[in-house]
Amino acid sequence: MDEISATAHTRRFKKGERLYQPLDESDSLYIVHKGFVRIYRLTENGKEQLVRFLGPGDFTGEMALFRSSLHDSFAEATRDTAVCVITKDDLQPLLATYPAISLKILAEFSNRLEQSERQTTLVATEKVENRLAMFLVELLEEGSNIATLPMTKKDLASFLGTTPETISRKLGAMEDRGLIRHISNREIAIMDADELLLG
Amino acid sequence: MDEISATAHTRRFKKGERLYQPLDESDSLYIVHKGFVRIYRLTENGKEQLVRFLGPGDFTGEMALFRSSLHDSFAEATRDTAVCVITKDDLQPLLATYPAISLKILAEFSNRLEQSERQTTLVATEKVENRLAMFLVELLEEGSNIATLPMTKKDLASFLGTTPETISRKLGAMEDRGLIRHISNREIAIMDADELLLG
DNA sequence: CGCTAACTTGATTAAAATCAATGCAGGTGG
DNA sequence: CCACCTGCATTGATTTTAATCAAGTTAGCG
Repeated sequence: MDEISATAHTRRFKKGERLYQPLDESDSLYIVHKGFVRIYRLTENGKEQLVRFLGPGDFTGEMALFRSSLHDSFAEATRDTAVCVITKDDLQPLLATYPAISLKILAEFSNRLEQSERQTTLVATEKVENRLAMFLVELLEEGSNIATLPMTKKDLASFLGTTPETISRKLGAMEDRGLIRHISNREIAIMDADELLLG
Repeated sequence: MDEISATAHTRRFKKGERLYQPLDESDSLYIVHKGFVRIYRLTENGKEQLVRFLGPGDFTGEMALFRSSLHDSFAEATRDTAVCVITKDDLQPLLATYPAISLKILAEFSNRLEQSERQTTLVATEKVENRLAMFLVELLEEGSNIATLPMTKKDLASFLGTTPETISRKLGAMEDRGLIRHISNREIAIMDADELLLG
């Protein structure tokens, strides 16, 4: 594992800076160390869709490692962020030498894939209010009833496949029903998680 | 590679039979040899969502291999189908011995993940008519303008995150505009792919 | 040939997008 | 430190889109 640290190096990005963007060659794995990164695409008609949101420990760029290609999404730091970068050429030999690393990455892929398929299912079958409710409840930390949004509501809307207006209204409706309460822009108290999930 | 064949064995499923279902222990990789398999989930309110559709060469069950768990979806043969089955216990040693296999699987995962994220983006940002149009055009084989549906329209609706009624109507509208033509239940001639994709 | 599931068509309702305007907050530079 | 500016957020009115409900109709399979 020391060999990994040896071949990786740390890069820092200021808020708003991009790790990569479409058409950049994709040849490195990025592991977020500190800060947050949003991964998004533009659809043909110019709409932006948030695909993933990375916090410390999450990684991106892994597609690159197994089939040389170009990026088709943007990766943007949402605040000052530090990431570990490992290039494909440095990593491949390690994978061949230490199968355990491959297994680790496979497990992570497996998680991501499951996550992604779940997300598709949600967007395809649940109405906005339910998706939003689930998202909020998943944000809760053990023993707290305050959900802290990791991103702007605009991005949240994009992530959930809806619009900021609709998010605003749905949150309003939930608050009217006493299910949640706004603490601040990014903080929402969940008063009744069970009822929230039932719709 | 001979070792793989040695540890795998073939199982046959009749149309409608299940390879696995939720709560079954997930400990095998299934590679479709002949036939088709649909993978779907039930949402809380009993609605069914088609997650993937496998043809010859596709595989499922891989989640199982890296983190022991239970299935959370149904895998059902849509016609008489033959699959190769390899258990986790048989595969893991092979992975450790031959890193090339891991790399192969990683590459496949990578494809699937990309596919899945693209699917999420589509469902989240495009309206039904566009999703449907894209799906049809992707079905086209080189040099032909006939799209052959690999599944029922009911399943197609589920896959695209809509209802059979809406599929029916959208196809009707496309036909009225002269963009497509129904050949048979499962075959659709694409008269003007470009126009179709523009909406 | 008949049965069941898939498909289609129509009428209605519900959900959410869009358009439009304004309010608000956080960061910047004077 | 304050005022401004920009992008985010809210609110309302309207329109669009697709789901739902309700009957039929067709097609494939036993």
